[in-house]
Formats: sequence, structure tokens, C-alpha cells
Amino acid sequence: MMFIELDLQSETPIYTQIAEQLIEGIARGQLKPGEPLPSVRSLASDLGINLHTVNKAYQTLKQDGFLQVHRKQGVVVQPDTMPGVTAEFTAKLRQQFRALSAEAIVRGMTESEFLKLAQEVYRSNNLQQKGE
Amino acid sequence: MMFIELDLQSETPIYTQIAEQLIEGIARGQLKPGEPLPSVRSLASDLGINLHTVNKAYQTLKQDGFLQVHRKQGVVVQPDTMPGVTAEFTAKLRQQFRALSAEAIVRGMTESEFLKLAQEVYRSNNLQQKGE
Amino acid sequence: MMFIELDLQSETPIYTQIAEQLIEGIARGQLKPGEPLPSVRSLASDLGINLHTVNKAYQTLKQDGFLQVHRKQGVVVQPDTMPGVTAEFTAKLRQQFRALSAEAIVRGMTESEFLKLAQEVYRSNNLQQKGE
Amino acid sequence: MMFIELDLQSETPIYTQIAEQLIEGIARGQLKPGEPLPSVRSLASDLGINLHTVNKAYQTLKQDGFLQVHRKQGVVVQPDTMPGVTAEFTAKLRQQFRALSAEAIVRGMTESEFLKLAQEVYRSNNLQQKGE
DNA sequence: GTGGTCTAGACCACG
DNA sequence: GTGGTCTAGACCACG
Repeated sequence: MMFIELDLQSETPIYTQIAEQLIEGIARGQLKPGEPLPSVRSLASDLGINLHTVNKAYQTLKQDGFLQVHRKQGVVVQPDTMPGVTAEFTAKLRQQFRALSAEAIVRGMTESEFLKLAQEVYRSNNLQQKGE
Repeated sequence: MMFIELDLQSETPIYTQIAEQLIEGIARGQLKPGEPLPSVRSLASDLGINLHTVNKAYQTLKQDGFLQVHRKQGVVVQPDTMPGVTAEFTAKLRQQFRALSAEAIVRGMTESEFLKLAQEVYRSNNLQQKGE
Repeated sequence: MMFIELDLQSETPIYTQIAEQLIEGIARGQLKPGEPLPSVRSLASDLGINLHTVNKAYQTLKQDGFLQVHRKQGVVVQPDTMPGVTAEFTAKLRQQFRALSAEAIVRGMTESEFLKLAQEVYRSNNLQQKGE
Repeated sequence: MMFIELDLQSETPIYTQIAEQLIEGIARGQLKPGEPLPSVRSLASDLGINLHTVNKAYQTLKQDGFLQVHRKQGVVVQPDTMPGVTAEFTAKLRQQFRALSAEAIVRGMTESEFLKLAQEVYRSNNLQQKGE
């Protein structure tokens, strides 16, 4: 399975950190559609954190359609079609880019530096080249 | 002066919204270096919020070097050199790009779509073209 | 834990008094790295002051790297490397020594008296002799 | 006369900055006993600050016995005996050394480094070597 | 008038 | 329970 690294002193809530890393795992192909995830209990135990925290991460991802919760198999990566580029997601992306780019501009980071970093990071997460 | 719009329903704390919009104002050149900002009290009153909330936004930006607090003149936009592209900022940017790009990839947004949006937003904030 | 004594009449803000005494506690080894501090609420209640005042002391020390705020465990003394002798700290020290030594000189305090007091106080805070 | 440099964004009140620099001038011998200081009006005008601010600095120093206010000559540096090493001063010095040395210790500054800086600064203010 | 400090009290996310 | 956020209101130093 994957490696999840938590930063307990980060301002980012732990459940968010888990959710983000699971999505990153899916993006990178380390987690395949239909692949089962560890149970809430075992993951919580592995990470040394509260059950509720893991559960909240799973619920959030299920809510957005990245995971499915099966009676039998437990939690699995969405085996059917993943959620697409919704209007909500685009709005969130734009909003985040706004704040980040504004600070980048004030700090004197050029457009090409900004985009180069965005590209580099995108590519580092797109290991499998889904045939774009 | 500027227009600050708050979304009281947002998960983003009000003081963060204020700070982000002030930085955006600086990036766009609507707030010039050395320009005085409204006093904590008057801005709070204009926005219909508590003075402490505005103060927290100002303190955060002062801490990071985007604002100065003068004895008499009150709060002004940093008149000297703005903070540059620090290692901390780059790390924060990379971290944010990671989460955003991972979700973008999973949702099927291509690299070019991702970068195009980043570019479009950067440019909309870089109205003054500081001679890049 | 420690004993914190407040002088409510002092010109020194209460949150500064708290911060200074916590640093003194760390210097003296009464507060060990990783050791948990009382929660904002309990310390405020113990000292008979408002929780925001304690929080401000904690935030200041967190900002400077002397404390960490953990999601669950609450506030702990920096378990990793403490902040070192930064240029900022040296500047602050020099600035303070300037004002103090000038007044000492005008009042007729000799260099050896001035240094002797500085040494005596330094030693009284350096109980553990970190192998200098 | 002297050169007084103000830092308007410093946390140190302007009147304190003025008072400290005047004392430093006396320590260094740049201001001699009996020497007249500029009038409140002219100094305020030179520094581009409020009359009250200069006045407060002068009053503070008069209070402590470093200045005298004459009907005719205006404000002069104490021509008679300067205030000595009072218990209050020693207490203040000790208190400041406490906070400074504690932070120095936590940051890993050794006793000799601490004392060396104190000595260096004392000497830079003791240009005239009053025959210690 | 302006920011700094402090209090009292409340709600919420997180765990 | 713990910190984070926000409000309402007050006093003070500074200028």
C-alpha cells in the first residue's frame, strides 16, 4: 500500500492531510480503481491517531466520489468513473490560484517561474501519463 | 482605497480573506508602497466586523513584511523592499500545487488546462506588468 | 510544572511576562524539550487572567520557535532544535546593551561592575551548565 | 550638537528613543554637563515630530536627574552630580539581564559570548574613560 | 485619533 | 478537552 506522512504540527487538519495524500496516491497510480484501502481501525492504528480522524478523511473522499464504501470489501478506490472537472472544482482552483499568484507577484516571482513550478509539480504527480 | 468583499459563510477565516485581498490589491497595484491603509477601527466599521479581526489581518501581513505599522501614520503598505521569494514561500507554493494538481489529475484535467488556468489567473493579478 | 509570577502593576505586558518566564524556565532546565505546557485555559485560570493573554504569550513563543503547537497534545516545549543565535537576536541584544550600558556609565557604574552583574545573572539562569 | 536617529516603526516609543540617545550622548561625552540642549520646539521641528513627544523625553530625563530645566537657559545637561547607581537602577539592570541571558542561553549563546558582547558595547559607549 | 493590551464570553473544528 | 476564531467593550500609551 502507500505511505502516509503526517505533520502533527501543521495547520492543515490531519484528516485533510490524509485525504490529500490518498488523492495523490490515486493520481500517481499507486492506488488503482477498485483497490481496497485499509480499514479505519488499522489505518488509525498505523498512524497512531484517532479513529474519527481517519473516518472523516474517508467520508470526505466518499462524499466527493473518490472512494466507495462497500458492505463487504470495506473502503475501495472508486472503481467506476472518477468525478470530473466540475464547476465547483474549477472555482476552487481559480480561487486558490488567485491568492497564490497574488502573493507570488508581490514577492517578485515572474509568470514563467510561477508556471514552471506548477508544471513541475503537476508532472511529478502525473507519473502514468494517462495519454494526454 | 479598495473594495474588500467578505464571504461570511466561507470556511476561510475572515482575517485571512482580508489579508488575501490586501495582497491582491498590492499585486494589482491598487495599493501602492507607502500608501496608508484605513485604521483598524474604520475598516472594521466599514466591513461591519470586529476591530480585532481586522487587527489580526494587519498583524499577519506586518509579520510577513507586507505592511508596516508606524507610530503616527498608522498602517501603511511596505514602502521599502517587499519580501522576496523565500524558501518558505516556495515550499508553501509547492505544497499547494501538489494537492491541487493531484486532484486535477484524478479529475482528468490535463496539464495544459491546469497551466492555462494558472496563467490566466496570474495575469489577471499582474495588471501592471512590472517589466517581466 | 513551573511557577509563573505576574506583576500586574508592571509596565511589561502580562503576555510578555509569561513569555519571559517560560524562556527562563527552558534556560534553567525546569522545562524540558518536548514537555507539555498547560493548556491555554488551565494556565489562564491558574493565573487568574484571560485565556487570550496566555494565548498571545504562547503564539509569540511559537512564532519564534521556542514552542510547538500540536493538534492533540496541545502546546509543548520545542522538542527539536531550538532557535539559534540569529542576527536578529544579536541585534536586539546589542541594542539593549547599548541603552543599559550608557545609563550605567552615566551613573558611574564601572565596566567590571556592569559585567559582573551580567555574569552573575547569566549563571543564575544557566543551572545545567550545558557543557560550555 | 548630536544626531538623533528615530525609527518610527520601532516598538520603542519615540520619546524613549530620544531619551536613550541623549543618555548615550552624555555617556560618550558628546553632551557635557551644563551643556544646553535644543529647545523642545526646535528639536521637535528638526525631528519632524510632535512637541509633546520631545517634551516627554525631556521630562523623563529631568525626573531621573539627568537634565535640569532652567528658566533662562532652557534645558541643560545636569551640571552637578549625576544620579548614581541606585537600587532601582540595579534592579532594572538585573531584571533586563535576566530576560536577555535566559534567551541567550536557550539559543545556545555561551557565557563568554554573552559577556564579550556586553563588554564590547559598554566600551563603545565609554569613549572618555573616566579614569576607572 | 491610533494601535496595544486585556477581559468576558461564545461557537466551532478537530480529535 | 484543546486551540482557533470572532465579538463586544474597555482602558491606556503615544502623539
